[in-house]
Amino acid sequence: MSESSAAKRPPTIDDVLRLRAAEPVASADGEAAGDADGGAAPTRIVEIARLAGVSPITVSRALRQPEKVAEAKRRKILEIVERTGYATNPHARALRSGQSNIVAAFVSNLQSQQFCLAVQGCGEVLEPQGYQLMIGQTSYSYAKETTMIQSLREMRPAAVMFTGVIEIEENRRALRSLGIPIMETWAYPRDPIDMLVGFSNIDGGRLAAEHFAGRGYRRIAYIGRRSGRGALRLTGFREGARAAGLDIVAELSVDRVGSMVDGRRALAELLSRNAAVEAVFCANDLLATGALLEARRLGMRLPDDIAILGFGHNDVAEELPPGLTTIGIDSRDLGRQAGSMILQRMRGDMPPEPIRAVELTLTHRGSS
Amino acid sequence: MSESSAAKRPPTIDDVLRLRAAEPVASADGEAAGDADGGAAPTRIVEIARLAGVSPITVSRALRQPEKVAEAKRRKILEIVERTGYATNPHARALRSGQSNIVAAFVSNLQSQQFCLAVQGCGEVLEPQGYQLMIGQTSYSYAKETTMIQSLREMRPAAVMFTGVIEIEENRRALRSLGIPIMETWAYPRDPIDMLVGFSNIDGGRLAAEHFAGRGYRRIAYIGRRSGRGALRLTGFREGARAAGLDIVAELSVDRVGSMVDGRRALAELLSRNAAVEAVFCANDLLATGALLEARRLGMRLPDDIAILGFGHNDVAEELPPGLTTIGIDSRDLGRQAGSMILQRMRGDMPPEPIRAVELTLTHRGSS
DNA sequence: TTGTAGGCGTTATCAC
DNA sequence: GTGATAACGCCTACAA
Repeated sequence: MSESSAAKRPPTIDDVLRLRAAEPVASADGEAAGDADGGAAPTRIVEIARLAGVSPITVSRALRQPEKVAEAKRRKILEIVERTGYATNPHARALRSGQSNIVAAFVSNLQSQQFCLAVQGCGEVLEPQGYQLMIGQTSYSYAKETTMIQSLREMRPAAVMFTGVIEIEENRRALRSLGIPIMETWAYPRDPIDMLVGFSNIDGGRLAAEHFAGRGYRRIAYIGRRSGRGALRLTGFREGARAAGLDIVAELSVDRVGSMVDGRRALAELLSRNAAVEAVFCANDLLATGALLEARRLGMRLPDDIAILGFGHNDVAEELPPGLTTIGIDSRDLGRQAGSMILQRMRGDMPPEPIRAVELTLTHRGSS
Repeated sequence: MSESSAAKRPPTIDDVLRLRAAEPVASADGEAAGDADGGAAPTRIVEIARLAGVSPITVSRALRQPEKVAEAKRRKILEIVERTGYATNPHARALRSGQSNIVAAFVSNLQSQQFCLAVQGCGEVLEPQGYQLMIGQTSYSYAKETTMIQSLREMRPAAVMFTGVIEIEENRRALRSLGIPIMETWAYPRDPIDMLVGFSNIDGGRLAAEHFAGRGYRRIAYIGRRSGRGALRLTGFREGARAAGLDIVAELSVDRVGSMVDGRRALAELLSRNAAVEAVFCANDLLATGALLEARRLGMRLPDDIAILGFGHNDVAEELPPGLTTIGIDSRDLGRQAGSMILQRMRGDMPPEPIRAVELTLTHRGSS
């Protein structure tokens, strides 16, 4: 039910005046920076060279390899660059040197808090070094993934990072043939294309089962996808359950895991099939949150009537009473690690280990 | 073996390691690596020209201005391009033509669902036309914003889009001096730098007050910031209240609006100051969600004991019982509109109107 | 430590 | 409709 109201009129003079009163334009200082000398910023390195009385190549070196230029000259050149606001043309640079300063980052889903955090962490490491992140979305679609990987050939980035791993052999080959550092994350396969910072989804599932065992639940269940990461978490969950002698009374496969509604429905269906379930492991926090809300709507008390455990460290999970217990990683840290490995690789250093694991932790709250 | 002909330099240690890391998978497959036609994709337009028996410029035209090339030749050229997987070098192209295919998009906060949706919408329009979105985050910080805007001088994108408006005069000047299309969004100031797709936050506030009036609430309150967009929403809220004869019994200013906890605390404080409040307008959905949870934690029934109204169309708001009433826009559509206006501008057309308004709607749910 | 020469791949310009 | 020529701005290679 959406009653839309009258807000579509063009702005009136009144709006304008009110706005001016309500939101005065902020200004930094009285000082104007940038084009301090009043002219447009120089666009070519020769202009700087002329001003400094040196050759263009010396300016280039002062900017890229300052240690190779004599102290005095370097200082003078950098001062002029600073004062005039000169900025290197990245296209000319990339064309001549074959080195782009763009790093492509692909997330499966831009709406995912954790993926965005990882990308942010990666950017935090790369941007201060002069690299720019170009972000794309694969939408969990193999077709889209393939398209984007093909567009990489055109884009010619310095490196590529994914929040996820590339499974299709053709795409793996295409990426490898780019001859640039490739970073995969968020899982722990034995054979990354190039580099990997990940965690074991199987371990995550096992951790879930162990947690249930430790809290004394016996009749446990799983809600999630049976493909991709969900399948791995389920595998680990089964292993952990078997090892601890727990009984998985239901494995509910859902097609969509993109909203809480999916979790609501799934829990309702699970309970209709098997009312005696004591604890449910949901393959992601969105599902878990939906399940939690559904349980409360049904008047169940958590964790006594039913325990719910999620996966992903989503921060909404913290807020919903009684708080969702969830397994996950520090995504921003994962991104930072990925960024620094990419950086090392781009600089030609050898990263100590092309595969790195990040730690899975369980955050215990009221839902279990 | 090494068909990375892109790099004409001798292989570095790095290359060797990369190849070594890559090998196991390729050999596991048993199949020879390489492209479908057995060779590496051509990297220069002359190679295509040679294959087609034409000059490079004709290939260039076939790709950029197909209508200027004779039917038969064009077909042949495009077929070869397709078959070989040739991809234009964007750096050479940008260098010579002065036209980049990169559009920079800055969001105030990558964690914001709505901002991400807008950027996605924008990308949906631009990407099919061969443009690439480069996403940056300003983190609601003027300093960061200034830094990023300066880096634009270096990046030389074809256009820039912001989820927000630029207030600092110095930054406005810097952007204007780039001489490229600039898109601001999410507000409705009197003088955008270049183009704008936005909505009136003042109208949003007014709509909130009108909604409360229509539902019969008399003693109403506001929770939010007193700066930026919050200030505008408050202004409208006051106007609407005055016009409807409602009594704003409290205006609670909060510093941080980044998490539900802020909303929880704010509502608790509000109630401790004035227990007779009937309805609260929260300046964003995160605050509103926190307030809603706090009200329920205190055992209050919504909307009878207290009504809560948010702003932003955040989809978590839909799920929490009894459902949060919220005012907002269609962010993806805003992004699409912004994208198509940017596109027109980049193509040299003048968009019919440089300022466009999107409609605010109120989605009515159980919380009011 | 600094400079000279030349080319990266494309497209603007002009000529045919 | 097509092609020859040159230039976009920078940096690699080599020379001094």
